[in-house]
Amino acid sequence: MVAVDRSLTPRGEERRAQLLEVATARFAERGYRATSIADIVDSMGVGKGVFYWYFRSKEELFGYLLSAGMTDLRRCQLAAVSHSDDPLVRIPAAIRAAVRWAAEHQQLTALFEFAHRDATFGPLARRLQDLLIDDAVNELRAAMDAGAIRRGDPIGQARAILAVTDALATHGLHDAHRSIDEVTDDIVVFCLDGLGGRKGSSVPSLKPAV
Amino acid sequence: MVAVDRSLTPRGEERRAQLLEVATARFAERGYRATSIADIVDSMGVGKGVFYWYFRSKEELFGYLLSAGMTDLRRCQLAAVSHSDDPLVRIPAAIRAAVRWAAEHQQLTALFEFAHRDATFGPLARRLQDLLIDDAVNELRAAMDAGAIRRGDPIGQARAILAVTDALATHGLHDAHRSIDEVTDDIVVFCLDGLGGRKGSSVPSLKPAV
Amino acid sequence: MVAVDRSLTPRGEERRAQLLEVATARFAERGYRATSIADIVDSMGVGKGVFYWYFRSKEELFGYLLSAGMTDLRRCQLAAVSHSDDPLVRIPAAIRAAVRWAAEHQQLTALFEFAHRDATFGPLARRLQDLLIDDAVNELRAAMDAGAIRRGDPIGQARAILAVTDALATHGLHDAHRSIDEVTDDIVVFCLDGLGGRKGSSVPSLKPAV
Amino acid sequence: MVAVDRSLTPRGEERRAQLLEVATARFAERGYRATSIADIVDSMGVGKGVFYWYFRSKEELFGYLLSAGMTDLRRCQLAAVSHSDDPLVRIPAAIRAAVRWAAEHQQLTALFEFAHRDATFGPLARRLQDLLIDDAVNELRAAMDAGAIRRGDPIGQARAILAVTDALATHGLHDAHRSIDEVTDDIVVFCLDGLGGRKGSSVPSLKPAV
DNA sequence: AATGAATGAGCATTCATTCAT
DNA sequence: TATGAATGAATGCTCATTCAT
Repeated sequence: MVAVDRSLTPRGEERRAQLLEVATARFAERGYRATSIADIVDSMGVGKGVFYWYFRSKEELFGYLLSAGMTDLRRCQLAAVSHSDDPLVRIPAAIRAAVRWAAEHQQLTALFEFAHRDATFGPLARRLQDLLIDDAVNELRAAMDAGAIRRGDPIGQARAILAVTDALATHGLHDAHRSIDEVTDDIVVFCLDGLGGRKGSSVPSLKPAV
Repeated sequence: MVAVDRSLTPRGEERRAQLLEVATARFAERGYRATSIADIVDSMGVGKGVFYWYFRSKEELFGYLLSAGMTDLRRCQLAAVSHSDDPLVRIPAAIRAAVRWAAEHQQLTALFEFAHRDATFGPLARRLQDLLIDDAVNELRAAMDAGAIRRGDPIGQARAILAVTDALATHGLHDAHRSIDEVTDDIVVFCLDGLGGRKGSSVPSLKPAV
Repeated sequence: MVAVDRSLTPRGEERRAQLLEVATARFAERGYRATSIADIVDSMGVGKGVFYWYFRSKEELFGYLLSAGMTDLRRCQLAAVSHSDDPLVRIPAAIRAAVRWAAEHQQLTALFEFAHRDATFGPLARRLQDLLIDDAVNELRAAMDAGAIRRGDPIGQARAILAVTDALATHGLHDAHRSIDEVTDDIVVFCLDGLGGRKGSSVPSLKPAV
Repeated sequence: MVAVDRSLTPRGEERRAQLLEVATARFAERGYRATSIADIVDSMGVGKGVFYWYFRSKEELFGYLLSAGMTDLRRCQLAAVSHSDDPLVRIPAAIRAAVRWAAEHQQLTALFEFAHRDATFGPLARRLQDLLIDDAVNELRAAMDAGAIRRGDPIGQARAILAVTDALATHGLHDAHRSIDEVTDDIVVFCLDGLGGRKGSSVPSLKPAV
């Protein structure tokens, strides 16, 4: 999971973290291919060698960002969901966690969008996303078994929820004068209704499960 | 809209069309940055000069593919929608048209995904997608005014529908053993329910409006 | 055997030949590692791209020079030897051919010396030299069977002859005010005597078998 | 002769010796250019600073290895030769000493081969080898004056003997199932005969003059 | 004496674009 | 129209060397 096997001094750890941050920002701005190592190190005012002291290659760094990002997202989702066994509580909580994560890590989210269509990183990106899909599919199956939502193709539903979440969490926040909470509520309503999970006008917990 | 202002012989038109086709395929496979002009002309067994006879630059070609693609998609959607004034007919028809187009033009669809996050083409891609969003927003506003769907933020809803359509129309067809018609029905149901547009168990026209 | 699969125009063939020549000269002067592509193309006053139009890589070019050189040397030796069946004629003729080739292709000879101790090209260089050794071993075995030379380890003898030839053909010509013919005669005498192939004071053909 | 003018503690002397040893091994394996300072210090598990504490530069270290190696070889040869005044004893003894030294210091021998064709170290390597040639030329001249060997060009003969010695002492020991003593005898016979130094079938001392 | 970190010139290679023919 | 050839800036990466601690 780490990039270069090297024990780092505190100063080294700082530099490494700074590199991760700057690289994420540049990659999110201009994409993996269009961002050069020179762009990254120049943003930091350091020499080119610094990059290669901390990472074996541009490719390895990008892969690490993706993997570490997905690990973090899943950890957040797992934590958000663990407070209840009720599918109609767990599913909205998972959606809210994903939206919150995407809103707080817009740059990392952008990296996944890049990666998905990239010849080199597509396979990794899909492998990582499948973990998310699998998590969601499990929730959806449990919900169907409990009669909480309409029966259907859970994989397709999982993809649909992910797509809505990604699309609105990043882009939906830019052009609108709407708060993240309003957008999140919209996403939850859209998805739950889309799943056939709201009977009547009952409103699912509008308070995010922090 | 045309790339190079030049009147072409019939043979020239053919060459140009062939270039567009081959370039689309290569860009969809490996992305804009990772595809070289050499890749394109080598696939055709011609010299590099050919490319620059028909197009001013790689950038111009890609921009043209995006613009022309979007024009075609909107034309298809407009045609599909024009048979009725009922929002609950027009909206599913528009979704079905979009799904069908995406399934039939998977390579072009891939190009849009690339473009969206690219530093150079992002602005154009967003401008083009906004046309689609605007179309959808108009439909959704009319539906809300007619009381056919729940009131809400039509821009967000439009983005949500687009995201679901894209996600399932391309990726949803690969891993599943499901036909395009089944997937399309799922998308329509998910979106219509998500919009609050299905009261009771009435099933919207499951026959695609060809 | 060829570097890049490309049909070349006459002008292209010329450039390619010029590249081979200039690269051989630079490699011979400064070695493979210390010679950069920039050195080569700068010597020709052309852009860097020219190199990669004709050769896939620096490594491939160097390997090609070695292989083609060895092929040529063996061809020369074979031709020089084919006029007689007498071991005591064939062996001096082979030695003379090798000396003449090395003297006429001092730069290529230098390339082999480099390659031999290089981590990347060592294996290829040894494989190629083994072809030469095998040729020589066959001659030596035949000579032993005919009682023309002392019995001994033909592989070691072949190596010894090769070493003497290389050492004197290139370096022996520099510091001395001696002609190539004189040096050649010395090499032949040293090797033949070393093999135990001259009984009495008979002098082997001092006229090179052209 | 020493690399950095610094008085070293015993521990420092050890470190320096260890550096010389490890560097020799790495240079012999992969060549001067392909071996990095990092390779050397990593093999020792120490930091880069260590290298520059003991040596002024990579270049200086390599030059030192060559010079010190040659000094040692000549010392060995001188000692081996000093027991007799008879050219036909001294010459075989010198050859045997050289073979033994090359077999015992194969890595250093490899370094000389590298150096010979290197743009930077070629001049030094040739200067050092000329010392060896000079030693040999003196022996050969004395032998000619004493009528012990055929008259000829002593420089060429010296080069020939050196070449045979090098070629067989290192490579000749690898592919064959022959002992070093057998190979040494072969070298002596080949060279002595090549010099015209064996009349009749008298066999020169087959026991190495240790 | 030693280390981790940093430097930056240099290298092999790629590729959009141009152009003479 | 089309081609083969050429250009040269840019890229990812390496490595000898330096330096603060």
